[in-house]
Amino acid sequence: MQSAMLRRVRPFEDADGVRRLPRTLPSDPMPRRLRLGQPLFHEGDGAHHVYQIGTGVMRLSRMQTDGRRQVISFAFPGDVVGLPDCGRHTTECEAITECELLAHRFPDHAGPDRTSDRQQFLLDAALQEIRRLQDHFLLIGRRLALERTAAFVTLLLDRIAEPLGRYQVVRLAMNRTDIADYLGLTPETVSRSFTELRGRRILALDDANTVVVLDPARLRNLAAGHTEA
Amino acid sequence: MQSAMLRRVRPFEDADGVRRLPRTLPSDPMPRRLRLGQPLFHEGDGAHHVYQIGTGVMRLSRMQTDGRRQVISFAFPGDVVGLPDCGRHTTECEAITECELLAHRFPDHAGPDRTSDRQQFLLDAALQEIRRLQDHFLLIGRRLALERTAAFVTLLLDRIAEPLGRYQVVRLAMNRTDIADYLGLTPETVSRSFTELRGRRILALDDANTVVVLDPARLRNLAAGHTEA
DNA sequence: CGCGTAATTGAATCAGTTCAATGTCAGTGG
DNA sequence: CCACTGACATTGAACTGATTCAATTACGCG
Repeated sequence: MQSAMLRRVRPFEDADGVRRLPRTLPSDPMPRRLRLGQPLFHEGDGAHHVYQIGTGVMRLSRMQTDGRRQVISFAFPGDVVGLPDCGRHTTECEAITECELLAHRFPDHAGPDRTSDRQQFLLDAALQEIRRLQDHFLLIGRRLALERTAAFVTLLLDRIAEPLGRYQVVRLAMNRTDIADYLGLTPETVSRSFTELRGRRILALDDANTVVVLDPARLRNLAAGHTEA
Repeated sequence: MQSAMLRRVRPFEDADGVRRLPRTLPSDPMPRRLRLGQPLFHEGDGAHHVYQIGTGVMRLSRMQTDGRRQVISFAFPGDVVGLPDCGRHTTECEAITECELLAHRFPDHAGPDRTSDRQQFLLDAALQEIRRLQDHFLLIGRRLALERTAAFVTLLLDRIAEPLGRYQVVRLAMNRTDIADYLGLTPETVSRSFTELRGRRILALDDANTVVVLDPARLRNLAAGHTEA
């Protein structure tokens, strides 16, 4: 089971070009399957496991008291979700596609929790998460909607793109509202941004959830904040 | 030296009310002093230490290719800064007041890096950082400028407020531009927000950097996104 | 085929930015 | 002691871009 899942986990590069190989968390993993829309945990839940994603996409979010929602991150194969703070989960976590996970007890009180490898793995996962969150700030800190959207597509391009003829294709597992809550925009504005990117022949939308990247260079340019002529 | 520094580190409560006592990183700490404006490390630097703040305030930020800056966080006494990703620092880090730090080698290749306590401390610091970053998202994800500013002051109120008569006072170590880059606003808008909060008698500005919180309840209300009558 | 959900498009409004001017304060030197 | 300077904060007015709300279109599913 575990090896079957991990076959689908591909190595990936981060923005800095550092190549990272997916590793497995040393200890007794329990496979787990989630259906579309199924929550894995809620904010404030006592945390007993961390999870590594084998296949599928998950959404981490926080609700505000006034009902607004902030999507903190989307998690893809290889990612670790469920890292707690003070023993509690700090976000909502829900499968937005079918998902296969490996659950690992955390903290692992039985025996020496605390094999060096296990701790090292968790620390690395946490440090990588910190970096991803920092990257996310650059997306939503005072940029034009078009730039944010371009940066979002670029992010997915680097993480989950699939080849299609001479182009790369990104399948959006999330809807416009999810993207909006991730980028700090409204769904309408996200939609307009996609329309604009399509109009500029930077990308094509096969259907609303299938993005064909026609011009990755101009996409990255926009994402970096360089307004084009 | 170490004990002298740590005397000034007060326990604090997070938003969830969990009380956390500052602990020290087990291993050979090196005291370090920074003057106002002095950088501790830059984005991309090879990371050889993590630092725990004894006194002072530091600013962590990332520069964009187009010159814009995002302030990722402000770090206060007790906080750990310098957690790397893949051996490199992921942000700029600069002292915005005089600072006293303890520097700890990281990773500590000599001997068992890797004492359980040491690893546990670092993991806890990373998990806490993740939570703080998540909190920060709620500040800048689609809120009115007034709400963001109120939330920012509330944050400082909970972390570094000092009593003054019947009120609590927050000394802003950062200038309006720093706050703006933290909140995803312009300095002008931050200034207008402070003016508005003053006009509503929610806070008073002794000078531009000294905030007297007159009405913490209404401040928190605003911060939570509840527009008042 | 028709229903329900999600996405797109349009028009008016509103909030934040931009740019420019003014104000404030600390430090410096006459 | 006071005028000058430079950095920072505040205020004002015009503008720009995102939101809001409403209407329309597209699509998956029974």
